[in-house]
Amino acid sequence: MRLTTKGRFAVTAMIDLALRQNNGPVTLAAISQRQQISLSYLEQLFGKLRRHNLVESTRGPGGGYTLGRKANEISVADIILSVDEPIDATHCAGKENCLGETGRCMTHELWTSLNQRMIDFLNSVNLQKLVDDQLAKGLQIEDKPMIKRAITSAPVVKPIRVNAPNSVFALGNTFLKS
Amino acid sequence: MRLTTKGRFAVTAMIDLALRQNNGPVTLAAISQRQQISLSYLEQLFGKLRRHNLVESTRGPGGGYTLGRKANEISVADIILSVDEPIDATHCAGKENCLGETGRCMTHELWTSLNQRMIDFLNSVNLQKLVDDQLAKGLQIEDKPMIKRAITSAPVVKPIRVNAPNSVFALGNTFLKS
DNA sequence: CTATTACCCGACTAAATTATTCGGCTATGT
DNA sequence: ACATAGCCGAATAATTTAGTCGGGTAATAG
Repeated sequence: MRLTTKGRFAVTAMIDLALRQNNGPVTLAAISQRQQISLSYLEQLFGKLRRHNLVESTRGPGGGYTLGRKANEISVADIILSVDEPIDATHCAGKENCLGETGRCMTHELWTSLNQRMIDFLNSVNLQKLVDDQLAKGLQIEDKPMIKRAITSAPVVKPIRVNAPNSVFALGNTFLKS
Repeated sequence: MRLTTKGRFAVTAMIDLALRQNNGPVTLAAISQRQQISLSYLEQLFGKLRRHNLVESTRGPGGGYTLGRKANEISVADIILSVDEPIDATHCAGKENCLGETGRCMTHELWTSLNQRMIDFLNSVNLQKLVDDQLAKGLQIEDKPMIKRAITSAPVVKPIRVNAPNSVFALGNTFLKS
């Protein structure tokens, strides 16, 4: 398990999606504008999410993405693991022969267990909970009137490169001052 | 908070250090050999750990590093936050004006709270616990006889670039199959 | 049927991060 | 003095992240 901005983007997008499940499929273009994430990047992420059955796609006009299963059955861990494609492992990747002089590479057991605890935790937080949090905070959802759109009205807010210095969960150390 | 191999290296090194506190200062060269981490990289990491008072250094022959405080007073979060120097934040970095069309950038509150939970968790795991785990697993520590070293005996196992595909906590998805 | 919508996909790129190397300098114990 | 071992900064390669581009294909609306 790895926690980076990538995973955060995915979770953010999934929340945006979950918040609007009622009005039918949600388009990536809309998520892109609302969350300021580049469209093509979203496409890449949703490609993975779809392959992991977390979302389903509907093509053509009026199409978009819908949740692959109920929001309370999708955990944060599901999302992050989908886009991060972890694959490998403990530094001493795979091969057990990583014995230094100590009792062979400590990392094996150590990180698998710590990793497991992380996953357990992130598995305990599901999309529905996050959605409820947002709603509780008084988030207003424009009931997307499905208007055929007055073309000139949308200023096309080109997702400004905020040049995000890869920093997921990257607030943090203020909390430790205590 | 971000979880990457970088933080994992730091934690691994700190465990190695904690395991050998009795025999006086531990040298980075020794950690480098045992844990297969490049010396200069360790120097960078320990520079940060020292600035955060997690370790103390002793220079000159017989020198090395010692823990800055007791092992049970150093949490995994302390270590990771020390080397990751998070600095910033919520995509819409700092400026509150990131209001899309929705109720301004959801990420703010969302990630601060999820982040906080992560930190709480990693704060609950301290070095001593990890050391005990290792010892419980029957790890043998060579009682570093402080020999002046038979120079030719050490084969100088040049830390082979295992080309770690940045993957902290990167086992993971096998666990989700359930 | 044809145009538009919106998903799909692969390759290419820029920027950032990660990991390592190099070179020199400083403190300290023998 | 001399070897040890921390300190430090700059340069570098590999990888990952984030975004762009250019083309597809399915489905719908007209």
